[in-house]
Amino acid sequence: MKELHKFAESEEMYLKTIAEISGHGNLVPVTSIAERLSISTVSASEMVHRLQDRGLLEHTPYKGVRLTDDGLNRAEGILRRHRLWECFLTEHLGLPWKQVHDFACQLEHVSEDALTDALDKHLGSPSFCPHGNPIPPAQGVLEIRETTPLSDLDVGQEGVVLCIREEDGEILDYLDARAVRPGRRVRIEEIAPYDGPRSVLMDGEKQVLGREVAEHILIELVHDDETE
Amino acid sequence: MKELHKFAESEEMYLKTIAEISGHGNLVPVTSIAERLSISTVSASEMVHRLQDRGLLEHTPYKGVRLTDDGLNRAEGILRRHRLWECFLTEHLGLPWKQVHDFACQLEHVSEDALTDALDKHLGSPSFCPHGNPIPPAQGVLEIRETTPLSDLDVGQEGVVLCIREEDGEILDYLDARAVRPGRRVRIEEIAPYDGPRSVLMDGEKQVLGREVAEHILIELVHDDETE
DNA sequence: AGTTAATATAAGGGCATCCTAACTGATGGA
DNA sequence: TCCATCAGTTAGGATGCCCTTATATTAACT
Repeated sequence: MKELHKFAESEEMYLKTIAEISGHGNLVPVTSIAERLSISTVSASEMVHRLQDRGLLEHTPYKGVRLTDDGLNRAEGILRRHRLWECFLTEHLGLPWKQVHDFACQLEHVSEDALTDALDKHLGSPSFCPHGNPIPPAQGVLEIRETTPLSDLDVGQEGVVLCIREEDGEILDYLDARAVRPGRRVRIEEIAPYDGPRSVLMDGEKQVLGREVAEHILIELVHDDETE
Repeated sequence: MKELHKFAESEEMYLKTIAEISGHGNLVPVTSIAERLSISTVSASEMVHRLQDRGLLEHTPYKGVRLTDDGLNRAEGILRRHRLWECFLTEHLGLPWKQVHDFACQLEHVSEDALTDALDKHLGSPSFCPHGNPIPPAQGVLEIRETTPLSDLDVGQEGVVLCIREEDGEILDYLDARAVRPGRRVRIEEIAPYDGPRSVLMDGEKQVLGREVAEHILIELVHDDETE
């Protein structure tokens, strides 16, 4: 009931997007920001300047963009809220993955600290969202896990699904329906020619996953001691 | 993660505000909308025209504004979401009234039907928000209760608190601290001169409430058969 | 080294929402 | 009945975020 304005919304989308694209500290080309947000490069460029003026990122022309500490903080705050809401929507409201992600995308811009913290407590301070992504702590740094895209595994290699990269609601819907979840054990059975679809064994169940999809499934490699 | 735009936010604030000011079907002067939203009358006037063009309300110059059926529907949807979130924030997150109200004011703009309905189910389809205001059903009409502001009661009259008018976070904070809640029984003990502060007995406990505050406490009169 | 492709900037707009200042028209009480 | 006051409109701007088109600059490959 207070201010009608919404400074933050757009800004937050940029910060979040940049944080998501840049794995950790990588330079993010302005073009890829524009692409992910479905806006023109001109607009993205403009906004990058604005964000730079506000000290949230640094832009190296022709190279890309990197979040400052401030910007990274903000971005992690957004990811934290997003993922906490995802936990809530999944566990308590029982919504399907796609809706969970879409709704969380809106809720993430709304939550002040007091709300976020109360939600966190209510959920029992979870460490991971339903898609397996780590939830940044209220303060402190997000620790980094070593992950490999499923698409990088060779025939015979095995691993455990750690998380799904969740930039895109469509893919979540698809994987939700196929019961691809964090914690499941996968083994590549076959890769079709031309880097094509993977036949995988997931907890004993056979599945076929296209390469594009496989890129979004992040794996912790399991050393297959007998074979190696 | 989809569209960056926010058509609805501002529009929704107007609709909600109009619905709140107009008890039921009363004409709402444009000035009072402007006042409540802390914007200039020019801006409010402008927006009223826009909303009229979209068929959400009708403006009678020099008289005021009335929501159309469409507009009322939209407004009730917003109130529904607001009050459902209030239930959640109170019962599950245990937040104090003021925060509950403020956060709900933001969350109300974010909830699509699927989310609202899931939330409703999760909460057990409550009929009233924590402040005692009725929650409009998903479809159908909100039934009207007969209420009297506490400020209208005379010395000796008794009633039960039905709800708190919740336009303003400050008042909620104040009443929260004084344990003024729906369901409590009140009796006016004394009214200070010049329509001043009321001394009331609330479930046996003595309280003093200013007239302004008393106007926001809505009462169901109890016929005191012995005295009357 | 030179051309091409990627990237950045400039120029000119659009839309929604807000503002102030100045003006006009309606209402209602003395 | 008339005038003060309240309500509404017009004009002229501002901001944030988006657009297209055109041009400049840099990077990268042959």
